[in-house]
Amino acid sequence: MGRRQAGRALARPVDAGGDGQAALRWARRDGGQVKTAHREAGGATVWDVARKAGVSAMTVSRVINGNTSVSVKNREKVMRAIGELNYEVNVAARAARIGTLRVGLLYSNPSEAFLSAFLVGALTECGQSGAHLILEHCDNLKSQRKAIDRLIDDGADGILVPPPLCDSKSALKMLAELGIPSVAVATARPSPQMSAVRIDDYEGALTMMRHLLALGHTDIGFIKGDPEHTPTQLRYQAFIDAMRGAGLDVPAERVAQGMFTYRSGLLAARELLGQATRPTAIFASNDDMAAAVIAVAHGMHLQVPDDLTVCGFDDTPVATTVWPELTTIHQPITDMARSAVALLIEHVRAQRSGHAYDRRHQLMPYTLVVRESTSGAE
Amino acid sequence: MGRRQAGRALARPVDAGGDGQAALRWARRDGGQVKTAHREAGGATVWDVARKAGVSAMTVSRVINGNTSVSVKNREKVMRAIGELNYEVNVAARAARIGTLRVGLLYSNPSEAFLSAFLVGALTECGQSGAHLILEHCDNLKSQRKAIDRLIDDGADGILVPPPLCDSKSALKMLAELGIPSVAVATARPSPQMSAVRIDDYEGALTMMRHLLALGHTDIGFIKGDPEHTPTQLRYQAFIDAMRGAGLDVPAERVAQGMFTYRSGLLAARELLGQATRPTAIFASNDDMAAAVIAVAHGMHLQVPDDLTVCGFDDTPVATTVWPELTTIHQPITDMARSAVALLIEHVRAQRSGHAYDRRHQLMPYTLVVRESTSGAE
DNA sequence: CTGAAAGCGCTTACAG
DNA sequence: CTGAAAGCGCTTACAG
Repeated sequence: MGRRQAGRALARPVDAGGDGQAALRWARRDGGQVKTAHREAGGATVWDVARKAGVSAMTVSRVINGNTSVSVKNREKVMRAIGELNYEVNVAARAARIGTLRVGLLYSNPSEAFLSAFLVGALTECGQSGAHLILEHCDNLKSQRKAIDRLIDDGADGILVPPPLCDSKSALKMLAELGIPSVAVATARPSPQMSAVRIDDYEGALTMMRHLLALGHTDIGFIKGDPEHTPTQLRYQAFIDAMRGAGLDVPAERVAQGMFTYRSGLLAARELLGQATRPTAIFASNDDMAAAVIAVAHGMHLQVPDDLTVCGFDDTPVATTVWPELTTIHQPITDMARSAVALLIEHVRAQRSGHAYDRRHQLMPYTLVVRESTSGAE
Repeated sequence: MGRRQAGRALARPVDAGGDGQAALRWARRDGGQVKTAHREAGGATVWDVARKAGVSAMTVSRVINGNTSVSVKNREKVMRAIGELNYEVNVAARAARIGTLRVGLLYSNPSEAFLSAFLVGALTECGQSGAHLILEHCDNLKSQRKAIDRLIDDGADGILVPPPLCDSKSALKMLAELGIPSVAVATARPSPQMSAVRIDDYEGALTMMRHLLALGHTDIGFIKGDPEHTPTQLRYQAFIDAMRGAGLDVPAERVAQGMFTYRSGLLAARELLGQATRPTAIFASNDDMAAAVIAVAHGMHLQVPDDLTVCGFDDTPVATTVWPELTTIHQPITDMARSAVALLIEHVRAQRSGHAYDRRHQLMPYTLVVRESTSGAE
């Protein structure tokens, strides 16, 4: 859906469809005088819509903004006119009137891959709402406070909190005390105080387990993640529940503690594969650790997946960098960021117009991505 | 420098300094009536500045926009008033008048690390100019055309071209034919047809060579990059020139061809280290390949840097992920993106006001980052 | 070189 | 439920 608004590149060909309207508008406003500088700005305005619908610009504005006090009849007339004229609200003009909406992003140390996927999504959504995205980095507890202050000082109307900050008690507490609208992204246990967008880590891990069980594996090892991160426990619980559900035992030596890092995955893999009998599959709770499992397996001259099935979680770039590529659970980070921005804007708008706003906890769909690192137990 | 404009979070404390001005303004405009909704918007306007400077708002506008036809005396008065009132232009209002500036980013497959650093920089600069960043991805030749069309259809006024697209003849040709302002980022051989922001790859590689030579290395191996990428030749040439400059020979077996990927680095390293006599240092033309060199060295039970010095180029996240961490040349991607956006906006503004615009090729400073992977030749 | 006026496209009180 | 008017803060012709 292309935007048709003022201020486009001058080199653009004239939009013949909209041009008639634009000329009409100028004629009406300027008594026939045509301003060349704006001849190409073919977008319809609220006035055009109002004229076509036979109502006032105010009513059009009310419809656009979802204001309820418009008669059904008029609302329909306006909607029809909007469709016919291909009207799109000019976000710049709106911003000039009500102030630019600023979405703050408070980030600490997510992976570069997470950050870029997140930024792409957040940016897309901000662009459509005419909101600005402002960034602030912090790396330790002390700088959290400063970063939040800077964000607010720079005019942030709401704040996005991606991992690992979304699991930081201190950061969440500060935001709650300030009372600024915030949305946590990809936390497994969202605080009731703020909105959140996440996948169901438990169901995701369960889906992966069903895949492994369906392949015929009965002796499966598991590498846990950093206990400080909220998805850790849920992914582990799903592993345990799936095994029990299949009537399978989970001996203690089949579970190793990791920290979500490659290095910790190395140690955990050596532990799991150093046993007298080896599992036929290892489920690492994230991709970095799964990649480490493959490295250790290769070091022991085990073929993946022939001698050992390996799978991860998250579907980060490392999943397709290593060989063989990892079977994993895809988290739709870009979509999650978009949703988070949408939720945040909703909240800010509600707050501005004095309405109460109920925090929302939104679940996004994950996907099982089957690649080369898993195969049937022989 | 905090922004003080309308539309900030309502929960913010009132800016006492600016508030007096704001009240004054409202009083003047509304005959004493104070609009609560905007009481907190403490920013000074062109009118405030004009009043303080004893000129018209037009003159203030002229000064802000760098218009030359303002007397030196008035310009100074205005500048002083701007300083005293802490005036900052309201980008939303400007956008409402002249149209929102849209900066398009056409990207194909940069690394996630590059993309996130780039986005952070581009976003920062766009935010300060009130410009919007719009993204479009393409992965093959055919989709390039489509992606560019979509960008233009979405109202992009100019286009940012990061690697590897900045080295794609077809993409550059399309952009040139369309005549849309564009800026290439991190290409080593910028086209005279468009502006570019880059580091000096030749000088950067030379700096790394001086570091190796200063450490006492005389037998140095080199891994070349993908011949399709423009920095490849320059980095290699610097290696050759530095060796010759130091009076050292470069036997053919000391140079291996890589493709900038980890996997190609693996092969190249095996080649270089499989010789009867080994070099004491290996300079890989990027970090991914340098990381592979370390892996191969470890596989051969060589200690890095004790038995082999290794260094890379670019300072991407892998440089600090591997162990030992890599000595490398840091490319300031975030700053480069900021500069690129600034250049693009300059170009678009010039074009809009009908001025000619000379393409600019901007050089950014690189940095030699010495970490653990290099040490003196024994 | 300088300014008064009109306008960008939208929304906010206000009055009906 | 609806509209006329004023205004967001800035810039663009136009006239001097």
